[in-house]
Amino acid sequence: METLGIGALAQRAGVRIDTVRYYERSGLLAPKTRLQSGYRRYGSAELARLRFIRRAQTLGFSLKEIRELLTLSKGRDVARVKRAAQAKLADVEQRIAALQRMRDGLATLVAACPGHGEPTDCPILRALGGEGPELPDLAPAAARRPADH
Amino acid sequence: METLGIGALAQRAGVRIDTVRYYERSGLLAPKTRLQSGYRRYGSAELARLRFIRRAQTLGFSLKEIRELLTLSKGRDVARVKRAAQAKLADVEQRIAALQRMRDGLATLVAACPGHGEPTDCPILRALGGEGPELPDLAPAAARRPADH
DNA sequence: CTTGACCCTGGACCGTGCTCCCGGATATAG
DNA sequence: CTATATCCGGGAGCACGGTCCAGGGTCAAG
Repeated sequence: METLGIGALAQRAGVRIDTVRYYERSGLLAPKTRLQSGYRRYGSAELARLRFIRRAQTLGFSLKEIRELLTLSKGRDVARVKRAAQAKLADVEQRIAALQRMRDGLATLVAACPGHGEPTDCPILRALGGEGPELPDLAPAAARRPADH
Repeated sequence: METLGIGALAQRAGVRIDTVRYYERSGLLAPKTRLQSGYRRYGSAELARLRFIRRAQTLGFSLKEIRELLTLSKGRDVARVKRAAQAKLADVEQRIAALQRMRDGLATLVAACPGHGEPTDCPILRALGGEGPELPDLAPAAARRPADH
């Protein structure tokens, strides 16, 4: 079976060589074997694992979380893996909701700004400047406390 | 009018004093005035601004982006300000779309995982793990010993 | 055997966003 | 006036996720 050097592995996964070594230092990815010379040799399992790491990253997992995920898989505890993914899902959904509130605030501001005239007539400036009457609030409701002001 | 010291400001915004000074160093938040002694004094506008910074951060904006957002309020060109706000709006919408893709990927995975059984039956590990016929050994790097030759 | 591409380790460095500590000055309550 | 809480500037340190040398050693083709 064909094995890959670190450069070929990195290239196939779309990462830099240093990143592969960094992941190894971080306990995420070990070479299948080493040559007598010390050269790392990787197989398809390692390539798959590296791609897993990258995909998990794009799904919002930190390297630490990915390491936990990979460790869980070794423990064959599917339930825990699923719970970790569910927790991340809930987290992502919260962030989406918060961003949607921000988007609505920005959209309202943009719609209310004439795009010309005096700065005092621009609700964007007034809202960001923190002065004057509060126009559409860029803050999500979740960030407001009863004890405010 | 009541002004706040740096400690009171920080406490009301839920940040550390050092963070306030860090934001000042970063060009994000200047005190309204200073006492002759050099003590910073803040008003409600600064508190609002600090809270805005924090909220924007929780929405995934970097301090650099927040600085750009806030710099809008210093401009006098209303048209330019509006365009910048529109660009931010488009950015927020892109973030939302990216997070939604993340969510969809996670949701699909979570839904398809039985939550029990063999790791080979867990799509979170298998589908993301690559297209290999078998689940690669996901053992952490530190646990693996070359051991051969 | 030589050449050039590749790989090795170890460590420095980067940007981001804080957080802490220091020695000294200042504010404020009793 | 004193005690003590707060503040000052400057600088160090930290965690993350890399990225980039330096000063070698190794591999494969010609």
